[in-house]
Amino acid sequence: MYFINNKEYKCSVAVTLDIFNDRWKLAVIWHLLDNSKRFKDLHEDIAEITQKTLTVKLKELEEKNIINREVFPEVPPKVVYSLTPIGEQLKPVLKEMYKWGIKYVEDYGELTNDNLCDAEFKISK
Amino acid sequence: MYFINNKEYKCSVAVTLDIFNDRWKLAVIWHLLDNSKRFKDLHEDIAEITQKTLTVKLKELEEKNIINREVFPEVPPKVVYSLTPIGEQLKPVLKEMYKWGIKYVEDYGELTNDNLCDAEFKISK
DNA sequence: CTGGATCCTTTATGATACTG
DNA sequence: CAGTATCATAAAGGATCCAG
Repeated sequence: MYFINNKEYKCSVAVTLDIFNDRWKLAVIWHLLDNSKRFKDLHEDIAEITQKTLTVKLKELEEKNIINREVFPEVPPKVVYSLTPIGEQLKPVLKEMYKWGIKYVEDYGELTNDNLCDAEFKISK
Repeated sequence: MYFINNKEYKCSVAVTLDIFNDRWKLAVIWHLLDNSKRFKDLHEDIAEITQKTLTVKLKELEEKNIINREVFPEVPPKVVYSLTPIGEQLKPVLKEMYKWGIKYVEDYGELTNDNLCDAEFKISK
């Protein structure tokens, strides 16, 4: 039995699922795997998300100690997001998701070009 | 570039994230990892979900070829859900989520008893 | 026991405009 | 550039009742 902020979990997998039970958080992590990024860059990477939702998700991830937020006092402002150590450790999870996605597409989808994301770089090491 | 039902994905990880972007599907998979189960048993395993939502999620997973639904013509009815081959292959994903959850709790949570879920059994092999 | 049907609430996300 | 604020919508989920 686990407790996090007075919330109870029967199993550690429930902890993970509870944190990443929305549409975007893991996608954000994915795009931070290879590099720290500015807000703008993340927004370009994940074009389908709105600015507001991205802001919300980044804040949630920061509160859960999964990403760092670093502010540079410049004009115009510069804010850089990066993975914390525990955030870095999500790489195996995303690596397996990446591999599973390929298998799923092989069986039930269609491949038109090559993988366009630089996944090899992201999940290496 | 991938296509699944006329939907376009830049990366295979996006396929996986798009399928499992809700609160319950991966939890259902988790509870099917060790065994086929009846509707009732799944509902007991995941007590927080309502009957309706469980029904919806099972249907979605079946449509995506991730679980099988087998109906036994008995009275009262008996329906058994199990993982398809591609569903089985989600085990590494959940295994990594399980491991990450433990690390996260070690850093930011509290362990009161032992793991109560039979995770060892689920993710072995 | 399984799960459809209906109605309702909550939460997530989006669109748009605005600011230091 | 990196947000905030506001308003609006859609989607997910819940409660309840009912039926084969």
